[in-house]
Amino acid sequence: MNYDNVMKLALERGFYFPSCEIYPDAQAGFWEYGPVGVSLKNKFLELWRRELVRRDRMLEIDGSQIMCKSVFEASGHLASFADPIIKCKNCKSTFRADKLIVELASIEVPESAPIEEFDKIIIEKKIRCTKCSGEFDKAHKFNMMFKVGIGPEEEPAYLRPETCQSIFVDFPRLFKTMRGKLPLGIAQIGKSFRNEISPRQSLLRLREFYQAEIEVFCNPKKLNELEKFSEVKDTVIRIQVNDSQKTLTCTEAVESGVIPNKFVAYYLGLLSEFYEKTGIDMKKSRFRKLSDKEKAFYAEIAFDFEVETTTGWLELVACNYRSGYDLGGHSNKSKEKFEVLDDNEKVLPHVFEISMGIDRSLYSILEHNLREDKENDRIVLSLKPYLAPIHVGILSLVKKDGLEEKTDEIYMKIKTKYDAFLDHSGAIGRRYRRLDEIGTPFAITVDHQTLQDETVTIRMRDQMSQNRIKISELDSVLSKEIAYP
RNA sequence: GCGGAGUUAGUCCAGCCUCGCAGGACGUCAGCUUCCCAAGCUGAAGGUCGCGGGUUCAAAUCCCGCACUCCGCACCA
Repeated sequence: MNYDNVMKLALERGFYFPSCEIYPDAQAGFWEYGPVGVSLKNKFLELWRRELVRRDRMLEIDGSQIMCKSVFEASGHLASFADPIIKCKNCKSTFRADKLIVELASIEVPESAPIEEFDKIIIEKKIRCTKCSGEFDKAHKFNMMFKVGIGPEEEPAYLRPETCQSIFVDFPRLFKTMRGKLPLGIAQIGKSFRNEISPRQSLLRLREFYQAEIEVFCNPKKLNELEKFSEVKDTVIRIQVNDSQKTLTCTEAVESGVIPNKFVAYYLGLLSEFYEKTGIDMKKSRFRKLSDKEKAFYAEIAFDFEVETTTGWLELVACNYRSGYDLGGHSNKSKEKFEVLDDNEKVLPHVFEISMGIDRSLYSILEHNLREDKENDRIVLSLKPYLAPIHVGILSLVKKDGLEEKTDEIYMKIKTKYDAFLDHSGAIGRRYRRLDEIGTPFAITVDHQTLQDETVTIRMRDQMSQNRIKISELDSVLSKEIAYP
């Protein structure tokens, strides 16, 4: 199924929809999750916690979304998270000043250079608009961070453009108070904000979005000393380097040099195991090693985890070896000590980051699991049972003869333990199909036999088959079926 | 931001050229019927026709501006 099918499902069934849509001045790039979407998101995040945070004994924090100016001076975002932009006076087309200068004058100007530098070269080299040959206006910087004014004096602060800055600035306290030992993973789920020039395609490019980030702090001398690497040594990962696609175990990837060390390989292995369990089609996924030009300004080694969708390859996770860039930057700026003891030696930890886009991941899960069952004339969302927004539908075959009351009774018993949905109205087939469409794996139906022998039918979403089970066994059957892997 | 195409009920769309009662299908809700897979019948709810202005006796329809969406370009640390 394609983007449009997912979009239709999202709007009709309450997965997600545009923010502030009743007002004409609603800005693009802001979306809301409806009830079904929130339930899916919560379950996805619980899986993330199980497979990464708890498995690797990471610490999870929840930091502020608004952070002071110093944070972004130290992180480099104020200088580097901005593009030098020039605009044609005639046709109003905008260009990246640095890219245009490289293209037309073959002069490399760093994008963080003073803004007058760009104007100077444009005048000297007589650079004109490539579309209409018009003259350019003065260059200006477009910073992708949202600025906010704090208090009556409107002291400048910023909405964080990535959640991880909280983790870096909190690192000294966390390491001391949480009895930290390298390697130490610190995780966070939260919102980040980027003033995208042209947000597009609903959840795929947002101005306000969720990230689930993990920063692993490590001793750079010990990137190949990692006992727990054995847990993933046979885990298969798909990886693309310089346009050639390879499918290797983590061990093979390290030995062949495709991945530089066991440390990075371990986390790529964990991530791969995690996504396998989300129901994303791993045959349509890859880790892609980024070239020097594609990497972010702070990254030394970078792999993107990408998934193929009907809109093209989509980056879901950025895995960056950020070296000592972040802690070094904050240490210099704040004068706080970031070195820690490892084997009685003081080290400034290096950082490996696993920065996951939650919204894009949820979209990919929906697209990869939505299918049209033509034979039975239905749309089915074949989610893993543990990710299903509604675990189980509780239905009465008909309302009369006391079946409605009996059905209510069963619903009352399980509604606090499971995400259950009670439905009495309309044809039974229609009710099954509605549940199929939002990915509900099971439907319990109360029929006339229930009143005689205390049994109900349980219907499986994917096969449309039914078994009869005792009401007394319902809880144990359901809890087994919807358990996380 | 540029170019093109769009915006009408929850969803998809007709109506626009040539101003003249706000429509259809699906979905939703209620009732009847059937009683295990979107059947049928009856009824109902749901719209500032993207927003603002103009022209006109009269604007979803013509004109202007803006916003948003999609496609392409550019952008995406």
